[in-house]
Amino acid sequence: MDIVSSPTVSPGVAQGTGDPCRTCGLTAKLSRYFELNDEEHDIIGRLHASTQRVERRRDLVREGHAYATVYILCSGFVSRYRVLPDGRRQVLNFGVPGDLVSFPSCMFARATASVCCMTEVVVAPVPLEQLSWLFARFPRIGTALFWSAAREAAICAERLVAVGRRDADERVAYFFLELIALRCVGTLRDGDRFTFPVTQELIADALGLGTPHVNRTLRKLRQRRLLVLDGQEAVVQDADGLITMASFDPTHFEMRPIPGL
Amino acid sequence: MDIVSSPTVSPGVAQGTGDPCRTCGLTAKLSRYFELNDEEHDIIGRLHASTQRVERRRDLVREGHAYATVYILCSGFVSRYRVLPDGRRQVLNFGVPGDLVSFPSCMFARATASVCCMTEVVVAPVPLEQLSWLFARFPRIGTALFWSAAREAAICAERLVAVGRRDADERVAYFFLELIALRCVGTLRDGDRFTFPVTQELIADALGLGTPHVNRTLRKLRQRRLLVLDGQEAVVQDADGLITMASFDPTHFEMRPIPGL
DNA sequence: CGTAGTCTTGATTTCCGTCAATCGGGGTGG
DNA sequence: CCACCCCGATTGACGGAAATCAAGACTACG
Repeated sequence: MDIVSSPTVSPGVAQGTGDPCRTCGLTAKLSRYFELNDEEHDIIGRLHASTQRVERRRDLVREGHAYATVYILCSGFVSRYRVLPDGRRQVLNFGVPGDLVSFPSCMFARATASVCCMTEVVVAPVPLEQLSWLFARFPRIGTALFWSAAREAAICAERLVAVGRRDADERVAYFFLELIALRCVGTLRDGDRFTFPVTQELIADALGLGTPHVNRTLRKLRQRRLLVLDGQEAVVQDADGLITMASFDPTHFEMRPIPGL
Repeated sequence: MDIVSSPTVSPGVAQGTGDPCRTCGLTAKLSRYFELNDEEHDIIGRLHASTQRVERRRDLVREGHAYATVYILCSGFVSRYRVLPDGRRQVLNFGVPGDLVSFPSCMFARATASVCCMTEVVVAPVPLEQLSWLFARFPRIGTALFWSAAREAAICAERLVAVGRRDADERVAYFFLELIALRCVGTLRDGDRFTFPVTQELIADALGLGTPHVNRTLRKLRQRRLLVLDGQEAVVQDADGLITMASFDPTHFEMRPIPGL
C-alpha cells in the first residue's frame, strides 16, 4: 500500500513556473466550458508548477499500487489499460494533453488500471487533497471537471456499445471516429490527417479484437478509400463513409454550456 | 430540441417535504465519503422536494431528446441503455436508489442514452443549474459527487474489460459480482440472497451476449452450485467460486476516504 | 548488419450468435 | 373459475465471425 512513483517515473525535473498557463491543454479543456478569469488562470498555472518527464513505453501508473496524486498530461499521449491474470489486455482509453490521465484509476485505495506512455510525455502531478481544495476554492473549475468527467464516462459508455454490440468493421471505423470527434485529436473532414502513435495491437486491445483481424479490417478501410493508416499518420479519406460504416452519430456528444455556470 | 418530460413521465405527485432526508439513498451514498452536517442534510432533503412516480417498463429518459434535469433515484431500479439503428441494444449500467440515474446521459445537448424503469420507481428531478449551484454552495457534496462519478467511471471501465476480453462464463459470473460488490446490492457471502428484477435478455444486453447463451451459462452456474437465479431472487451459493470463475478481484474497488475532505 | 518490434498473410478451430420451436407461469378478462 | 395470452425461460440445430496458431516480410534503429 506504498506510494509508488519513483520506480516508474524518472526523477522529476521542475519545468513549471507557476505563471499563468494560457496555452496548456487543461486550460483549453476548461475553456470549452467557461471563460477563466485571471485568478483561475493563475491556479491552473500553479498546478503545473512541477512536472515530470516520462519516456515512451514506461508505465506512469501501475494497477494495484497506491497513489496520492493524479497526473495532468501536459504533452504526449498515454493509454490506460488493464490486464487479466492470464495476460489478456483491454485498453480503456487514451489520454491526450489536458486530460487527468490517472482519473479515475488513482482515486481508489489501489489503482484500478495502469497508464502507459505511448510517447515521451510530460505530466504535472497534483496531490489528491489539492483536488478537494480546488473544488472548495474554485467551484467553477470543480464543476467543469465534473462535466468533463461526465463526458469521459459517456465516451466510455459509447465504447462499451462498440465492443459489446458492433462487429469488427464497425468497431474499427468507430475507433477513429471516437479519436477524432470525441477526443478532439485532429478534425473530421475528408483529406485531414493527424498524428497518433497507435499500433495495431493497441487498436485490437482497445476494441476487444485480435491483431490479425484488425489488420484485415484496416486493409478493408484502405481498399474502400475510407481511411489509411501510415505509420504514425492517419489520413481520413471519406469521413461520411466512416460514419456510415460505424453507424455513428457525431452529434451525439455535442457539448453545451454548463447550466448555471 | 424540446424539453421532454410529459410524454414518458406520469404527472408528478409532490411527495417530498423538504425535511431532512436521513434515510434516502443519496444520503447513504454521500455518507460513505463524509459525515453530512445539518445544513447538508437539509439541502439533500430539499433536492427531494418534488418527486415523480414512473411505472415499470416506461422510459424515464429517451436517447436524442433534450433534458434540463438529472434524476435522483429514490426507489426502484432502472437500466441505462443505448440502441443502434438496427435494434441491437447495449445496457450500460443499472441504477439503484441514491444514483443520479440520468448521469451522464442528460448532460449533453441531447441525451446520449435512454433510461428504462425495471420496476416502478420514484425519482426526484434536479434542474441542471441547481447542480452548479450545489457545487458552489456545498463543495463537500460536489467533491463527493465527483468521487462518486469516478467510481461509476471505474465500474464502466471494468465492464468494458469484461465485454472486451472475457468469455461468456467469466462475463456472467462477473455480472453478479459487479452487482453485489460494486453496486452494493446485497452482500457477497455464501448463502446470501438478494432481489434484483433482471431478465436474461437484460443480462445478455449488458454483457454483449445472446439470450440463449446467457441461459446456458446460467445453467452452468446452477449446476456448479455457484449461484441460482429464481425469478427476482438471486442466491449466492459459492462467492469464492464466482470470483474464481470471473477472475475478479473484489478489493479492486475499495473505497478510501477522499483526501482533504 | 543484426535485432526487435510491427505488420501481413494463411489455415484451422471454436465460441457464440441466430433462428426457431416449445414450455411455463402469472395476470387478465370473460 | 377457467381460458387465454403474453412475457420470459429453455432447448436444439446450424452457421458464421473472429480467435488462435504459425510463419514470414518489412522497417527502424543501434
